[in-house]
Amino acid sequence: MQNTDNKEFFTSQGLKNTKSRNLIYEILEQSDVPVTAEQVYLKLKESDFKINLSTVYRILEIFVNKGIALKSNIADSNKSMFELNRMEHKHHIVCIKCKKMFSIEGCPFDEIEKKIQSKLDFDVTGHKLEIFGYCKDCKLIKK
Amino acid sequence: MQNTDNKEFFTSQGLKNTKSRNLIYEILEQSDVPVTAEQVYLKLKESDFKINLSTVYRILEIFVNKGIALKSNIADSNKSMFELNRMEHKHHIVCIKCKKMFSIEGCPFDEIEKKIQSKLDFDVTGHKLEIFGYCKDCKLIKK
DNA sequence: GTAACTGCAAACCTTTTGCAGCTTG
DNA sequence: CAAGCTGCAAAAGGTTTGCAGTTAC
Repeated sequence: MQNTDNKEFFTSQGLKNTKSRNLIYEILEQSDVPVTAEQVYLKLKESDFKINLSTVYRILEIFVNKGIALKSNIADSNKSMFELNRMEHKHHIVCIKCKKMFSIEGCPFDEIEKKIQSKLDFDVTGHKLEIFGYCKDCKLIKK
Repeated sequence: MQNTDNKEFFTSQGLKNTKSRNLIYEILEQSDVPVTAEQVYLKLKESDFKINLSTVYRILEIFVNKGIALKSNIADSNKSMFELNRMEHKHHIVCIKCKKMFSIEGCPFDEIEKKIQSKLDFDVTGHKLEIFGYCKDCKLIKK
């Protein structure tokens, strides 16, 4: 089985070009909010691609180690979430009640990072911002 | 066994004033970075206070529900971290390598929140900012 | 052909839960 | 005394791992 979609991309990272990786990469690419390993797994299953959950975890882990994806634990569940490490640099806003996430544009942090860099003698490589509250639908029925 | 340290505080929240709660509250109070349930548990053990890990979890959960503490998953481990919900509103900076956390002063977000509030019709109740990179000690030996 | 990848099942680790006994107000 | 806490042990998630078989290069 072969899929050449991202062949160069994967091999340039020292990774074999497998269908699983291509599909998982695509799923991350198509989502503009972070997803759990299980969500990825279910999406693959829906599209009738047979895969094991532990393979999903392994691929996501590789993506994270290679810097292709980012891992986080937004929303304070006990699940990890994964998203593509996009250059455009997105942040998210999470509804406390329904846990839906929305992406927000813009990031006012670049200059603040520089300040911290010099002040703390800390080599800043990135940041993560999560804003939370109640979304349009949930704000009426908070409890 | 009794300890009146925070008696009024607890009873005003509808909570019984127990030694465990007082001690856990103190531990959170004395730490300026988030801690795991296990760290709290070990600290109590060190000081020869016998307690069960599940009790620690239960107390921390109550604190979170009452708004006394905040739960997060900074540093992308699979462990939850807890910190006091201080009014001063602190953020943290985490070293990717040694995972040490430092607290940083100030938060430039209040006005940005307002913008989002009106733009997305989202009722913002708070935010969490994590900045990461390499600390002074680790920046020399990154890998 | 070989190194890398995957499936499966079991192990692991963190967190939660049921229940019985104990404490606080 | 009653309601609320706690300890203990067991269960319940989520994630990782060992191993054997398969695939990409």
